[in-house]
Amino acid sequence: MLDRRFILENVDLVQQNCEIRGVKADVPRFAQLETERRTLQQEIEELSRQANAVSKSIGKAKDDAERESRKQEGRRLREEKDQKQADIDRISAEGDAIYNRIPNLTHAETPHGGEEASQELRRGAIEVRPMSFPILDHVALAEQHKLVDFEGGARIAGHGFYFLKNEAVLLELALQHFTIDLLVKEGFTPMITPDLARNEIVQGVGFVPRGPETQIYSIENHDLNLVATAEITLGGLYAGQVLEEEQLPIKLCGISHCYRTEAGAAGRASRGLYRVHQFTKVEMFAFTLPNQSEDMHNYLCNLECEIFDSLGLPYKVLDIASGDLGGPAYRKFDLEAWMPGRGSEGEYGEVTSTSNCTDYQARRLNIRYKKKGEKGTDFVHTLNGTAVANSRAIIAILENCQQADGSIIIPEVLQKYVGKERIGAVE
RNA sequence: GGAGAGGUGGCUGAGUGGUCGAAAGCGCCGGUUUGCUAAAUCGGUGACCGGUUCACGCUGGUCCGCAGGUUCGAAUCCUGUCCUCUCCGCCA
Repeated sequence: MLDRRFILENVDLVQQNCEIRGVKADVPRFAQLETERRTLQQEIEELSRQANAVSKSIGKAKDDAERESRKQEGRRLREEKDQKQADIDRISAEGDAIYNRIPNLTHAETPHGGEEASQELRRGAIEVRPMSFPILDHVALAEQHKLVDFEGGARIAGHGFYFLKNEAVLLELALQHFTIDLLVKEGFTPMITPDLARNEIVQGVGFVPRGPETQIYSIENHDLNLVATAEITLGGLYAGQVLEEEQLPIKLCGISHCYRTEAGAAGRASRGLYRVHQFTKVEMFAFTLPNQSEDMHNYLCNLECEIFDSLGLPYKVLDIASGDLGGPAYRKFDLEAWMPGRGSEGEYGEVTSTSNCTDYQARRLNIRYKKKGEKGTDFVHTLNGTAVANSRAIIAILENCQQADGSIIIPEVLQKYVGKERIGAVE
């Protein structure tokens, strides 16, 4: 969320920002309510002050009669205070409903508009390879090489679940291992995170844990939800804490399963492994000083590029348009990898995403840092980025690395982890 | 899962209804002293939300895990909840 005071002082700017993001929020109304709330709050504090003074005087009262009259006075003051508090609660409820919808500010270079306005920043090092043979999609390839059991997954847990088998398992482990090795070299602390998280944390990171628009599975009779990404657990790690300035930046990478209800998604675009209810992901997360976050964002994006370049997969990098950003993101880059089997003649499909959330998440999660030698604290900046989302990376690998003879050459950097060079080698 | 104990400032830890934002010690910051360091000694030392000020600052409120309740008044009493520790049970 944004700083309340900042909103009051920049009503027009915040309103405009809502508009470019396609968010309906009545900022002037919020400002009005917030101003009222502040006035009331001051009145309450004055009443509290008086009541406190009265209470203190009771201990020193010289006789019972005076004591009793002072008690009356105290009661009266606190009742009056409670009245005003009820007013505040009412005003706050309306104000907060608006406040919670107000998204983060937007980077100056972010293109304005909807999904189609997102701007291509660059391409990866590897060109799309022309294939002079009938191209199979990953579902066909997986079937041919017995890599995924979709029917089995559906029988166990329903559509959107699957068993990985054989080399797909090795490939998944290899992707994780390769990525973690790379990130550890870059100074990230590797973590394996909980797959469940409390409502409070889920909400703090910016996801909606329950209710009609949720994308999150929740556990009945528990204050717990299956995480949709390790962003939730890594971001929540320091909730409510004050970090030391010299600890920053903190770079974490976490392996977790990711569970998504994917309500309302269906069709060919979600065929096979593309849109599933569970997958495994290595996520990068960073806590930085405010003036470090932009550099960190570019760094995370470059790491994503490095990973996909290393895998030998063609991709493009998009600067995501304002209307397509989630609430917490100030700027977002997506990597879309070339998937030859997607659509009728191949399409790019999103494989990773990195966001700079500036202080928006930190304010919700109450993550601060203390400046050396200065009074007070300030909110950190948080950033997240996908290092590798296994299901989609596997699609890109299977489809891009297929050969005329139907075999699949395993990306060189993964071969030592998989223990072979090719899936379905012809003798 | 069952039984018990406990959660207080950066840390250790006192505090069982009022003058307690909270003793004391440690740590940290500053001064004095001292060849240097150390020691000694004196003073200062939490966060958050407001008001006021050009600013140093001054000032109100809130915070003793969290949320409620009782009371004129709660760190202290009551309820719920989360967490930690010990013992028992179960278990990869």
